[in-house]
Amino acid sequence: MNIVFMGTPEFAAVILRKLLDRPEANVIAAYTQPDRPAGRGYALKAPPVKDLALERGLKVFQPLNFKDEKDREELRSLGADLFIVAAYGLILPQSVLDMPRLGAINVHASLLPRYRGAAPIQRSIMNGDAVTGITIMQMEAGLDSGPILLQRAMGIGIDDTSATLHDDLANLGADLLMETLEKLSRGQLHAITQDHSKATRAPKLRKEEGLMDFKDAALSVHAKARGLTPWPGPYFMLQRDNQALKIDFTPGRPLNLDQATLQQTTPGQILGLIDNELAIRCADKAYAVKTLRPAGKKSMSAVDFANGYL
RNA sequence: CGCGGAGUGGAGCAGUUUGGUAGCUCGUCGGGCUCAUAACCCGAAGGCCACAGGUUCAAAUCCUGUCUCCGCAA
Repeated sequence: MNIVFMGTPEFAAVILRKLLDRPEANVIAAYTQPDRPAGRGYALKAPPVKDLALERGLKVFQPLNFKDEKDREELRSLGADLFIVAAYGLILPQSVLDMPRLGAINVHASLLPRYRGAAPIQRSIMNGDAVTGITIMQMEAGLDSGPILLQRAMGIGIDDTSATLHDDLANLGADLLMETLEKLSRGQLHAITQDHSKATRAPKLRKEEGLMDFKDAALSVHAKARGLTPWPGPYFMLQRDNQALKIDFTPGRPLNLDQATLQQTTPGQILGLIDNELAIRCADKAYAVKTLRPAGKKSMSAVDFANGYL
């Protein structure tokens, strides 16, 4: 079976890596997003899938999109039986989906029809969900709306961040994809149409979404902060000499407060150090943070932060 | 030359606009209080203000150059 793999970030690279270990899956090329300027100096940076593909001697294609007939023809000429797509970052037009004999299948990091879109991992954590999972689906023109081939759930730990859950889901996705390919070759797959009435969206995160509102319950604050880690990262604004200073922080933990403290403080208020952690008042309890990073500075302990900024 | 922020005792910061004795919080050391303490009180040590030039009677502060660190993309 000749396969063309399409994906871009680390999530996709994990899946490609496992796919390359399967002798019967003959990956003939990798499609990924063009190199983009990144980091200090804005040097061009290759996406993880490209690095891996080149390392394994795969052909790599990086078209901007498939609007140009030349790019479509290039893909068609590869003669793939199947496309495997994971976090590619492009909407594939019907004309592309129609190319391979066996169609295109997608690895998506949520229990579809919930969390369709670019940021299912982050948003499921931010919403405080206890369960998420992987869906393997047959692709169609709509956004993550195709019929489901296989699905498997996974629990979200109370201290999971998007970073930790991302890795777990990528591995699960890779395993489930292998299972899919086996069943596909034996003709054991049954596609099930999604219940579109239950669909929810998980759009790409915007930087401003990292701004935290401590007026919510501490557990909600914790969920949101974890989902935002490592990117774009949770932050709050500190008023200082008539200026608002952006303070990034890493997720901490909910902290119970005694009745007296609760009555003397208001949600959103910075309470100061409690047990070497910076306590911020939420709706019901406090949120205790160990590590902070003022804009333009290195990250520092709550104690250091309190010494210089409070 | 893509854009911006920052380098001040061991740590985190103020002071730089309007040059002229380097300050705050914490830590460290000594002493005191206490049954005791990471709590409280008193005292002390510790800085050629990133580096190199320049302006000036005088530079952390103004000018020029260099180095290092941190964001900005996903």
